[in-house]
Amino acid sequence: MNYEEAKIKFVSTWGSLGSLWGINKAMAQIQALLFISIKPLSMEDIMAELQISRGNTSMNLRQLMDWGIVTKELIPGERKEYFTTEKDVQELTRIIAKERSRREIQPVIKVLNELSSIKDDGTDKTKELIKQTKALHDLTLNADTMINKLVNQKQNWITKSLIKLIK
Amino acid sequence: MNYEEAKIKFVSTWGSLGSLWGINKAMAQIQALLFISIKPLSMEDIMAELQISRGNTSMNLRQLMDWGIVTKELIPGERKEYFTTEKDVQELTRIIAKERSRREIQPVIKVLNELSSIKDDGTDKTKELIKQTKALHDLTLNADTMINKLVNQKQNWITKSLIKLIK
DNA sequence: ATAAACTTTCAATAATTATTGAAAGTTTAA
DNA sequence: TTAAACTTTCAATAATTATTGAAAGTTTAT
Repeated sequence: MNYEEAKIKFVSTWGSLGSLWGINKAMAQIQALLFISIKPLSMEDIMAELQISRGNTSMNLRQLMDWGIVTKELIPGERKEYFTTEKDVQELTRIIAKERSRREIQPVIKVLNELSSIKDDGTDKTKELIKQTKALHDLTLNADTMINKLVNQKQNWITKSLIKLIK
Repeated sequence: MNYEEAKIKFVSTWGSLGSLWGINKAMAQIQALLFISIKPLSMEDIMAELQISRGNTSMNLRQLMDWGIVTKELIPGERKEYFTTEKDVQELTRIIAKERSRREIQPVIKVLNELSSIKDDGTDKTKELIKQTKALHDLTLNADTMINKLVNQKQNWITKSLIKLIK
């Protein structure tokens, strides 16, 4: 397999994977492209490589910046904006985990909290709803705590401990 | 908040959450409904509660059974089929983690392996692609190992150790 | 102040994904 | 074996989500 083939495969795989876990295809492909690029890319570069429109590129770059995965790079003397992505997979994992906690886990915790105000009327079905809501609440809180600890631990000692623990 | 309100909120929240991580809305809602039900439900029950068609209900129940989250329950004397879901959140987590590893992580590992056959032509861009592919490969393997260890450990000592470790 | 170089926005459209409902299929009881 | 009770399948349709492209917006150089 030569470079071009491998690049296309890498980018498209990352793209379809991304859409699987809630990031759209173009967004994931842009990130993939930047991830294996040895220099910052301009909007033109990205449009040309991925064969997508200017609007699409602009919007998805913005989203990637919102996630904190991609940053603008200003090259002196150049008018165009250039973009790079976080290159360290560990750091990338941390950023993604943090954002997903914020965007997905937090809202669930919020709703589960709201549900705790259900009035216990003594019926079995209400008891079951309360019980299961509570079980889910505990689980979600634990998961979130784990993610946050991981995320706030730059040195990543947890991962190391984990791997040792697990092997 | 009374029982009906809470039930609706629980089911619809679970539904939208589900769609966020790659399970469709109806599928997630059916699971949610079963999760808080004190007795097995028939297709009719589910259709009525969620206001969805017979076809939709049938297909999504099948998917839930494929995932191993929902099981058929035959009630003696009854012609209809009844359904229940795994009620223990820990066990539910294990099943979901396992399936997601199989469906999502394994295919990525496969592609990353294929990419390892790229020919190193000595250029910087090829070196970068190789390096980043390898980094991702290692990360993915580690993540998958963690998930599998978790999953094969019914007693769930890992979670307990983790929580201790993390606190 | 003007124009060139560039980016963003957003209504229209395309692509994808979910849902319906009725016909076909299956199982059970008599 | 027949018919009633039930489930599955799948082509048609609806709903959602992504993408385009051109107009509007912004920045920089002169």
